[in-house]
Amino acid sequence: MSEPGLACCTPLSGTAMSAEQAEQVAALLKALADPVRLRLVSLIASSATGEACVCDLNDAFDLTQATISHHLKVLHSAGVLDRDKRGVWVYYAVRPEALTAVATLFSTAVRA
Amino acid sequence: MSEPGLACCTPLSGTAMSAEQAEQVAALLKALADPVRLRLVSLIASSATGEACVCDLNDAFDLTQATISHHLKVLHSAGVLDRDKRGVWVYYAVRPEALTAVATLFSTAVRA
DNA sequence: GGAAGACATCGACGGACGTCGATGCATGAA
DNA sequence: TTCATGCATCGACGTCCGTCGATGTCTTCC
Repeated sequence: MSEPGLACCTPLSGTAMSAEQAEQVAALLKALADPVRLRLVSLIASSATGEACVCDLNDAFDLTQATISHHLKVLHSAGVLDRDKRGVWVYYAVRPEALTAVATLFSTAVRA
Repeated sequence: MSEPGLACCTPLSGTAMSAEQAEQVAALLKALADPVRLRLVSLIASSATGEACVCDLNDAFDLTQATISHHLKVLHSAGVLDRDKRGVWVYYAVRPEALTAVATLFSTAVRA
């Protein structure tokens, strides 16, 4: 695309991220890159028991129950939240592995 | 929205994320939640000098120069990349603060 | 000054995303 | 059994996003 015949700078070295790895991480980040979903994760993580039922989460937002359910599904599909149905209510809990994966990725990326 | 008159579970306690804070973090994460942009950041961060010029970044993707320029603009606007024009070429470098902010956020969120 | 190259910007297109109302599916109570 | 409740699913709508070709701007060299 740009072939002027001379190298304008040092070539990119080191072990960069592969395309497949980038797709995976992007999928996880995309699930978290939403204000509502971030608050959902924050609410669940900051709860005393470490989990929360949908009925309480609904009251925390000015959104339809269908919308909250959709966001929870996205977070669950991405592996961020765990799902546990007890009787009539459904409880969601945070998967620490997903969050620590993001944390370690960006902490090591600074000085690779 | 759901007021059955009885508490189905423990109320959400602790200091959760505010709506404004969630918007800010979501904007940063949205800039990173893209495979191409993730690889761009990874390429720049893993380079020997810690920076990379656009001409080399273009060759790493099967995308138009306009598309790469767009992604770099998004990352720059989000505060992820620094821009430095030297002569004809433009060099981008990673802002460590942005990445460490994400890392600390998700490392502390696990056990809040 | 004119030409060539590096990068940004513009306008447009197709697909993905967030949100909603309506409906379906369980579960527990009357 | 029947009904009410909690939650998921469906279909639809408007908007945002990634990508492209074309064009503009700036720098350097002849």
